[in-house]
This record gives sequence, C-alpha cells and structure tokens, in this order.
Amino acid sequence: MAGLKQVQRQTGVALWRQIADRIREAISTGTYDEAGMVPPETILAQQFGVNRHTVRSALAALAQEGIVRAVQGRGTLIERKERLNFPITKRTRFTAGIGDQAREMRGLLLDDVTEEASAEIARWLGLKQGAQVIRLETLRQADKRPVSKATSWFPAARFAGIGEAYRKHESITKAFADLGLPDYVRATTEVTAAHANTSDLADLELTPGAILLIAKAMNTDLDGVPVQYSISRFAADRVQFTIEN
Amino acid sequence: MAGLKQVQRQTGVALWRQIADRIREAISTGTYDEAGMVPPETILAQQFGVNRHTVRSALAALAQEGIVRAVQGRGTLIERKERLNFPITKRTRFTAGIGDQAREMRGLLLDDVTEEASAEIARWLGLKQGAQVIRLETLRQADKRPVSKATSWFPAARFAGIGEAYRKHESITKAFADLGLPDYVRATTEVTAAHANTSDLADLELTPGAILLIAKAMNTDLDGVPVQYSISRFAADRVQFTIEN
DNA sequence: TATGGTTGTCTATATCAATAGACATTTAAA
DNA sequence: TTTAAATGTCTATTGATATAGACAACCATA
Repeated sequence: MAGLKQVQRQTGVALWRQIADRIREAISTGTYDEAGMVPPETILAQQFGVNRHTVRSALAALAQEGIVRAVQGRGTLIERKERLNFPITKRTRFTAGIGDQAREMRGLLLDDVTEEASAEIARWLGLKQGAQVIRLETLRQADKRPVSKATSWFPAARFAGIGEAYRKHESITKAFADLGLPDYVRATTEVTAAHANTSDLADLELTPGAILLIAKAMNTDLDGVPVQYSISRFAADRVQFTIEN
Repeated sequence: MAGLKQVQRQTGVALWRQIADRIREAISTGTYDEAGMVPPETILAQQFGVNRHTVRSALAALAQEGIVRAVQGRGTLIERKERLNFPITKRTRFTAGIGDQAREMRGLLLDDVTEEASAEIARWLGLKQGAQVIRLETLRQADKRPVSKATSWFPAARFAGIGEAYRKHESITKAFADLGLPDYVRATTEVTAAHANTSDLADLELTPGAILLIAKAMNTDLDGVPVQYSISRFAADRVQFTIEN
C-alpha cells in the first residue's frame, strides 16, 4: 500500500530527510493511530527501499524534534501528533483556540516600535496614510516549540502601551482588556502559502524547503472599528486551519 | 544586502540545492533583471558563504532546468524567468491565460474513464450521487516543461467523447466547442497549498519538498449549469495566481 | 523461562557533498 | 593588443550520506 520508491536520489535532499518528512506527515494524518507507534525499522526500510540505518537516521531526527521516542525491545512510540488545529471564526483567538492541544502556550515579544502607517496598513486599519501605528513582532510557542511568527499593527492613539501589556500577559486578548477593550471580533482572514525565508527558518526552527501558512487578519471592536491588522506566518507542518462559517 | 549565512548545514538538504532554490527564486522575482544575468560565481560564493564549486553545482542544476545558460568569459545568462501568471476571473481559461508567456502550450491526456460520481463530485456538478461522469487526467506543459496536473469531471450524458476531443485539440475550451458548448464561465475557485506527493514529483518533474498550489474549480455554462469540476495541481515555483474581481 | 521481535551498537566500504587551490579558456573593454 | 573578468577543468582532501552485515540488549508473551 505504502508502495516502493517513495524517495528520490541525486536530488540534493538526503534520503533520511525525505523519509523523516514522510513519517512526520504520516503521523500527523493519523496513519499509525491504531498502534500508537511507528512500524518497525526493518519494515520501514523495506517500504522505502533503503537500508535500515537510513531509516534510523530519519527516526533519530524525529526523536530530536520530540515527535517519536524509541524504546529498545518494544518499538518507536509516537509522542506528539503535531499539527495544532486553529479554528478560524468570528471569535478567533490564538491562545484560547489551542485549548488543550498543548500544555503550555507562550507569546514572546520580539520587537515593539511606533511608526507611520504604510498605505496598506492604513487602509486595513481605516487610518490616513502616515498615521502613527504600533507594530509588534511576536513569536508564539506551544510546549516550547515555535508555532508562528506574527507582525501586528495597532492604532497608536488608541492602544498606547500595548507592547508592554503584551509582554506582561503574553496574549493579545488580555493586552486589549488591559487597555479598555474587553471584546473584539475577527473581521477578515486571508490565507496563502509560501516557502519559508531565512529569517523564518531560524525563528521557527525549520529546515530549508519548509512551507509556511500565512494568515493576514483584521480584527475590529464590537462597533466594527479596526483595532488590529496582523500577518502571521505558521509552520505549515505544525498547524492546520479550519474555516467554519 | 543579500547577506551572509543564507544557507543551513547539517539539515539533510545539500547546500547546492538550497542555493539553486534561492537563485531560482531571485530570478523569478526579478532581482537580476537589470543585468539579465546572474552575479559572477565568485560573488555568489561570497554572498552565500560557500566555495565557488558549490555555487557551480547549483548553477549547473539550474542550467539543467533550462533556467540559466553559462557562457565562458561573459557570465551566466538568464534564459527563462519562471513563474507563469494565471489570472483567475470569470473567464479563466488555462491555455489562453498564458498568452505570450510561453512559446508552446500543450495539454496531454493521461487518462480518460467513465465512472460513477462520488458524493463530492455529484454535489459540485449538481448530479445525483452515482450518476455517470467522465474523468480526465491531464498534464499541461509550457515550452515542454510540466506546469500542472489536473483531474476534471464532466457530466457523461452531456459531454460524451470529450476525452477524444481533448486529445485532438489539447484544450478544454476547444473540446467544449466541439461538443456544442461555445462558451462557459468560472463559477468558483478554491486555492490551497501542500507538499507534492510522490506521484506529483514524478509527473511535474519536481524535487522532494516542492510546493504545490492546488486549485479546485467549477465551471458552468451561461445558464449557470455546472459543466466541469476540476482539481489542478501546479508546481508552485513555476506559477502564480492573480485574483481579479 | 525460552523465544521471537524489536531497537542499539559496532565495523567496514563506497559514493556524494563541500572545500581548497591552481591554471586554462573565453569574452569584453581599455 | 593588452588586460581584467568571467567561466571551465583538473587534482586533492575532508566530512556527510548510504549500504551491508553481525551481534548485543531489551521487551512482551507463550
């Protein structure tokens, strides 16, 4: 079923990496759910048409990522199924949306500057071009693994000090609450995909060739006034979006 | 500007492949448009922080793809800028949309079967589940390079023989015309992204880790009756979509 | 407790990937 | 015609990748 010849040689991509990627994908799609563990190394080697040692290199890489754990005499157990699910609805919130999918969610503030709005940002936030906006660069982690990197813009006049509030609470929702905005809604979300650039690779701890899911989102207060525009870059092999209407 | 340290080691992805991917990307985004050629090997080696021979391996791979051509004493010329543009509108047509972006467009018929509609296909085509539909598997090429692989379904009762008509004209538009449908419009298009699977890698001549843009499209006749549902898989580094409303 | 199945470790070998340096060949321009 | 700049070719060396085989260590269970 899994078939032979699933990997290509002479392409500049090591076999162990191709195999690691395929096993990670299989784990996240639930292929091995019945057993809760990966097939034996000898079976995998046969399926991929490679030496057992090559499969071991692939499994070692996945163990390094914390996805599997090998136990001598028993087999290779699946530790984490990857791919956090983000429901995208009117009430989309990053931290709360994760729910019990991870034990620990963190949001780190990488940068906090006040600048003039570009034409695009001004349009999204309903401001005049050149109006003052606060830009936050944040990195979100689930169980200490980076999940997404986001750039957010806020009207500076209304949300002065939001950077400090975010640093304190590690949550946009709570930072808004601190600044007198108890509730807000997701107005629009645009989703695209691209290869990760060098900066993304480093911050999200990805390997070259990784895919990003990019979500451009605009939130408004309950009166429909824009309060935030953000561009979030997610490691595509760690998340999925579900759009519910 | 291009910066140092753009490549990562020990990741299972060869440096020459990372560099080839980055140069291909730079070419397609027009970074080298002024000169019409790639920077000298020694400069590239310095920018990427690798040996000149490693850069030569990357350029050799791009030459193999037909993207660049090295000329001794002059430099490495850009032969093709990659990334065909597909405008997606009500009047989207694959072949015509390419326009003068390629010299030769071809559409090869890989498979032509009549089958019963699945629930999903029946819903898209407005048929009862189990109704007879014709499924065509096609591969589209621009200047002999594969661009996309598509699976299309048509109501069998209305479009009997469309496989033969497509094989003859290598165009859905002309095949429709042959069967008495002179015009049609694009009703909906859904776009997603994913890694290429083994079959895609082979058919589209991609390397492992390549991204696909996936477009699910439904066309109707001028009365709004569905005439075609298709799932097209594009090599993401060779195309872009522009959505115009 | 004996056995089969599994992961862990070791040695050996061949090929690919990357670096390093030297020099030839070709082109364009001074 | 000379010179500088660029690609082409060659040799040599090192480390990563992949294969091959053998055996040890461990686990669950019959």
